[in-house]
Amino acid sequence: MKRTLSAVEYSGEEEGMASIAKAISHPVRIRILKLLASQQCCFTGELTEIIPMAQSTISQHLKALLDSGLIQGEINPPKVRYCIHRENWRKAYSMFGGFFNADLACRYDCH
Amino acid sequence: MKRTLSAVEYSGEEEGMASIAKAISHPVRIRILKLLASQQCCFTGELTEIIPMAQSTISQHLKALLDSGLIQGEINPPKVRYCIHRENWRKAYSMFGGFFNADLACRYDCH
DNA sequence: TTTATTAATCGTACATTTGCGATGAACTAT
DNA sequence: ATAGTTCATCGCAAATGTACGATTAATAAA
Repeated sequence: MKRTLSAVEYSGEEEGMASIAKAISHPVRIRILKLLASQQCCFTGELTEIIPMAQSTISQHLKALLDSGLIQGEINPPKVRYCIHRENWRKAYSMFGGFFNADLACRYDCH
Repeated sequence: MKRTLSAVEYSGEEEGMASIAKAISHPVRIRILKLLASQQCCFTGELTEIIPMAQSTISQHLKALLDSGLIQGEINPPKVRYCIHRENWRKAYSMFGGFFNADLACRYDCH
């Protein structure tokens, strides 16, 4: 890719929102988050039983969610227990809430 | 890609959330939405003046946002006026609000 | 020590995204 | 008709994402 020469500078909020959005931009990651949030399961193994995908693929998606900060993992040998990262979850909640705040959007009508 | 043989089936909500999330998973699209939402501009030309990117690239991002349903365009020859799609914006608001609802997340603590 | 279990990581193949310049389409104005 | 304006689309190149099976690492159990 011919990467921008004049490098657009983004704000922390823009980068942060985009990063979280990217993490939840795949339906299987939405499902994983919903499963974790509803406490239907926690160990990787339980996820691989429920979701018909290769173990390595699930693991890859878990890594993406970990990197986003939306979940956290606790090593519990030889298993790993995952769950929602509550603080970051709340942050995401208020970030998206603020962004999509209805009052902000289209104060005036273009049409 | 060796596409899933056992094809995971996703719910409409999972697909919908992922689709909107994908649309806002790039910082420049966040910026465009914020500009449109705050009514600082509306025509493509105004965006290309503010954002240091090729006109074709901006147009591409606008298309992605259009496809997501988050914005709408009104042809106003030879210009095109874009703005937030209010109804879908509200839908996204409640969808993300419901998803990130703090009460839902981690009712019990894993740790 | 050996074996079993669990999950991460590696390597590969292919799809999709992102950026650009160039070109094209639609409409205005002269 | 001709030229100008505005924006979409095409074609390309490179990066990133997604899925799989195979392998490795860490620990528990025998």
